[in-house]
Amino acid sequence: MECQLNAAQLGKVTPMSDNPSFPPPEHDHDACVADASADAEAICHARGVRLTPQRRRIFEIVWSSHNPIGAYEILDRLNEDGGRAAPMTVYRALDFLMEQGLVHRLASLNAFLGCHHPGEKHSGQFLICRACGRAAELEDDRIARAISTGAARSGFAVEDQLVEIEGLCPDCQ
Amino acid sequence: MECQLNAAQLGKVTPMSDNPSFPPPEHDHDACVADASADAEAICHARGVRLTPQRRRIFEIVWSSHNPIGAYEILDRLNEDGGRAAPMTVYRALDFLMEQGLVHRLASLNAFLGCHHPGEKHSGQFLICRACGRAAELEDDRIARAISTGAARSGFAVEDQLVEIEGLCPDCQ
DNA sequence: TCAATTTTGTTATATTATAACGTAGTTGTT
DNA sequence: AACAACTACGTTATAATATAACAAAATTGA
Repeated sequence: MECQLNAAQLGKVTPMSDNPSFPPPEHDHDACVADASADAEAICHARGVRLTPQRRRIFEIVWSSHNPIGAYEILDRLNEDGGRAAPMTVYRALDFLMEQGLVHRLASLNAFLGCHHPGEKHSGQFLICRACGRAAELEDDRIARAISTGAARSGFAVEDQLVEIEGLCPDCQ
Repeated sequence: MECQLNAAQLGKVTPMSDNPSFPPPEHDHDACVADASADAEAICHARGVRLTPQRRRIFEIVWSSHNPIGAYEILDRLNEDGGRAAPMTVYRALDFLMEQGLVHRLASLNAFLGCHHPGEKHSGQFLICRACGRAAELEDDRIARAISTGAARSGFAVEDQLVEIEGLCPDCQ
């Protein structure tokens, strides 16, 4: 289970390295998505918000693609078996999932990515490989602090940090 | 000259603070844009690339708005006096200006901003005020280094950093 | 059960960006 | 000057991303 969520609150132990990594191509994809989905379920239940079947479905579509995925590609997958959902459906679900911190949006790609540390507070820093298109979520306090400090030096009150780093992942170098 | 470009290569001395700041509302706007335009001219000439009248015009429109400005708003300004330019015209000019490092694109806003340190190498970190909409360009090596270091820790080879910080500028707090 | 709230469906449209192809201007060479 | 090569621009069409507005259905709470 290479890519599962932090599942501390579910009583599971995740042996995932502290060092965030790109999902290896050969991991058990279905189990990985199922885990993420179960975690999301638990988080939403704990918060008293509703992870409806549709929202859950869209969450799973996002997670099924370990790469960032566009809204209209989500829509296509959603409609693969004859559905007729409209873009609004996807964007609404994504809004919910982002509010709950279950999914991130990558502004530089206009694409969405399942969050690997839901529940925790984090500003989200992303490594995006321009060769294979995969993205990894970083959670580096040193970066976040450098930004806070740098902004404070200009008298700026930070509310949100967007950090997207483009380059080559280890496998593509 | 509160907001002029770094103009070292033009033999001028810029007394701008090391601490980047938001353009004060009461500065001499026209002179500021004229300075930026002259700097751009000189930079392009030195590089042997062509800052055509149209590109220059669009550069000046971007600079005239000290706020990030959208492509279609640029287009409207361009056509204010009866012109019939198409979106392509704007996007092409912006592509050129970005290649030359004279203009930046803010991915979180789909908007463009005149660069305050053209000619120099910089990755561009932006402070974006959610209240007044102004943006300031930061050039903080500590942030850039924290990102490079953090990414390297994951074996990632950084090629480009995108840092956009949302919050409140000093005047809006 | 009823009213209030939330979620979803549906249609239309806004916003941002690029493709493709032809024309015109510029540059460099003979 | 004449020509070819290249660069920039004009023009039309369309792709890609995202939201507005309002009606219907489901869920929740009293």
